[in-house]
Amino acid sequence: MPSDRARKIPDADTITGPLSESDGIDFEIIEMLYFAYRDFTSDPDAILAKFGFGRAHHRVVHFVNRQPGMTVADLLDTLRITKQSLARVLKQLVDSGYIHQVEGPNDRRQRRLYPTHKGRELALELARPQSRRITEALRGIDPEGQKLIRQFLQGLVDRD
Amino acid sequence: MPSDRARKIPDADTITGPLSESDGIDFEIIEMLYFAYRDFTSDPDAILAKFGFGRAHHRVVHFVNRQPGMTVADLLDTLRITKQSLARVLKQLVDSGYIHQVEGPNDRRQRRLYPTHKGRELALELARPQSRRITEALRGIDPEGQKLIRQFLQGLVDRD
DNA sequence: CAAATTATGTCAACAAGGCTGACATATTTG
DNA sequence: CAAATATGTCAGCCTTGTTGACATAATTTG
Repeated sequence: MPSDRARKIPDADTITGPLSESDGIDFEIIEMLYFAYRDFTSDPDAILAKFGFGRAHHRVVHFVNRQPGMTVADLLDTLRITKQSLARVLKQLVDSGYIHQVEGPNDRRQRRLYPTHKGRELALELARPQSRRITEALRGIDPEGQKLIRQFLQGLVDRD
Repeated sequence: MPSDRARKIPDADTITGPLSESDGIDFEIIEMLYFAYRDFTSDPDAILAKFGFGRAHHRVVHFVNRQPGMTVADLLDTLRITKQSLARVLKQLVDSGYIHQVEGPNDRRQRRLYPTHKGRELALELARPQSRRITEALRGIDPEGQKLIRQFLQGLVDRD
């Protein structure tokens, strides 16, 4: 049975006016970032599902491909997740042959991470639809404008 | 004990070259979107934690404030999550007095959702740091450039 | 009006992927 | 040698997503 919490009529504490730009906040961009990111990740999500992987695997595969030889510590810094969260997905990727681990050349405690061919291909397959989407979104925007977009995105990132 | 899966030396299936723009894919923007979104959500996440809420609550509070009187079905369409996922967080928000439910004026099956004063203030508190971050990132970008940025973000969204 | 549809709620169960804290091992460093 | 470092691992918890089934009240339709 439907909840009995619904009032017949708004009471004094019920606000009916929409929150809008007039409150001095750029809700439009806030929402666009939400929708953009939601859809931007939807294509890879669909591909990953076929492999039995999730978004967390995507991130690992992506960064290992971008910087082969990175250590586990590097990856933890980049992703800002805990060792335990990383270990779970990393182990699956290693076990299923997407990522190789190699002893550090100078420091044998390290596990340098490298993609295998399979891992490289997966990274590319995941990046392709995202790249297509970006190309579409940049259509008709000249290099100057693209520079501004990069500047804006970079500006959203915390600077350490 | 460290995994015994690490090889001493890269084998034939170990790829050592980085995946880069030369592969015809704009990895730079792909990564910037990831980092931007990660940090963009970090401020509200910290605030929500103080209330015992999570990112899912944020979304509900946000959209109900943006469009007071929306129905549960509207919200499901907007968030693209299941009824069950929504029900959990919505119930918590109603129970703790951030959102009111009002019977639909024409259709009494509906539960129209409205923020309370508390709910409005929470939405504003969460939006403020995000707005600040956007303003920072837009610093020095003229209205023309800002239009391009909106156009780009909109272009990333699926069109139905 | 009876039947079908709609809007919503709810229950049980499951999975991914975050988290914490503690502890183990091998290796390097001071 | 002792301390610090890089990594792995165990147990357990939380949030937030999922599915599928079913219940109720209200509205719409034939």
